[in-house]
Amino acid sequence: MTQQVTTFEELGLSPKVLSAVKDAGYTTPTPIQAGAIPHVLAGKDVLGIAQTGTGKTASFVLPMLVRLERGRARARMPRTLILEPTRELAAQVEENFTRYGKNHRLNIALLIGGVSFEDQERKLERGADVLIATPGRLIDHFERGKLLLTGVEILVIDEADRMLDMGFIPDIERICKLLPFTRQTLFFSATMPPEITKLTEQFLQAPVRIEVAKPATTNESITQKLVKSGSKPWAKRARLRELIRAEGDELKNAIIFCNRKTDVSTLFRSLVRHEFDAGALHGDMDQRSRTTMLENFRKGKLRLLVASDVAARGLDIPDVSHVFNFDVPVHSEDYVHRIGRTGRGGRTGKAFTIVTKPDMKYVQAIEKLIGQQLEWYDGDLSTLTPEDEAEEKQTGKSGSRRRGKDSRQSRQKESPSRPAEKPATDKPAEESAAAEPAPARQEGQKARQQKAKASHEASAPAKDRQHRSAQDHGHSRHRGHEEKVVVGFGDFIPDFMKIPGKV
DNA sequence: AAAAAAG
Repeated sequence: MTQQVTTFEELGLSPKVLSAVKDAGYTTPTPIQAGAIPHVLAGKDVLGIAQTGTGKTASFVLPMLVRLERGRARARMPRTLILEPTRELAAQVEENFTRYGKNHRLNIALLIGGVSFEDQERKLERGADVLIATPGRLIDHFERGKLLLTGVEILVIDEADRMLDMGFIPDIERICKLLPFTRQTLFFSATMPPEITKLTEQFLQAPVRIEVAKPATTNESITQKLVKSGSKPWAKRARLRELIRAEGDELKNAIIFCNRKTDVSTLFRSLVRHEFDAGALHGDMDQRSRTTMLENFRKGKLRLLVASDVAARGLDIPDVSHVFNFDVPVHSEDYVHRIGRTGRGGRTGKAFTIVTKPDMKYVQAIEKLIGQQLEWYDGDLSTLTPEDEAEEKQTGKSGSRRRGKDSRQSRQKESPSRPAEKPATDKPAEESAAAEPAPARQEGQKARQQKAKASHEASAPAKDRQHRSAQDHGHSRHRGHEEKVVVGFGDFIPDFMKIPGKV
């Protein structure tokens, strides 16, 4: 029988931690916290089966802080290691350590990709009490010899099933083998597929298993609707705008999920062009944009966030009133994760899924998974009019402006405009989306050209930029002026490197 | 068929 724990004080946490928890406004531990914290404090390995939104992060952060109160870190030898599948999740865990560790003097290092190595190296050099990392960057630092893992006292593997989905398991195995055998391991996963079970047998020693109920897969607090649409992208976008407008003030903020990164970009630009307060989030955006987007959305400075499945799981975005599936998720579990972004913490939420004819097989899979029939918002697909499937209507608005394939878009990291820089009506959204340059990543001549172009644009005064945008608007929007900024050859350009059709 | 993560 389990004793009902009602306060954090009963869990054996230290005064420093308790005071920080109190300041954060929490009084009652969640089931996973009540279950895990005493065992973590006792030094036991823990297998936590819990989803995000259950208070999982604090269930390891709080007791780890207590464990860290004794002893101190040595250079390049972190005392604890937390592995996360995505950069945003890693950053989120860091925030938790900062918030609850405010009465401690801890060195926290966050090792994630997409940002410079130098800061991270400095923090490692100083000696990290807490090291939070995504696997790729951690291994990178290790291979550069900036890191010794032989002093790790506690290892946390978070979102293990997602790591599996993302192909991180070999990395995890490799990292685990670098750690001392005597460490304590805390392992969290929302589900337990056979591969994960195998991992736990490999890396956990006599773990305490704590399983908490899923936060009701698709609970009653979420109103779910299917929305019929023509299959053309413009038709789906029009349908989405219609829905957003129809929800009016009831829609406080929303995440709009697309299946592909390119569709995130396209939809984001379309919404901005239609003067919606929108941002974008996907894995090919540069890290700075990802961070600011998420932050602005959390703070309520941004009403709509168009996102890939990077935002479907784990991210702590409280109080989202609506979720829109612009695309039906192909994996039905993703549906559950996506709509789980709303209706949290006892609030109500709405989830709309835009459905076209070819999507029906996925809808059926979703209905099977969640064990319920989803209702249609305004009639099923048989009630679509022929007009819905027609070619794009000429509305006379800028919405139908022809846009050629922009190769830059798919090859280079992009930085969508921030809400503060919401374009004026005379300035198309694309230009401002491209105005903030990202570092060129490709090798070779093309990359140097782009990089030179980017730094040129970055240093150009705003009005010059606007002027050029207006100029470029018509025929030669792409690389009209690039032949002047070739780097490394002076004025000489070898013939074979010249862009066909250019002088 | 796609996203994420090391470039």
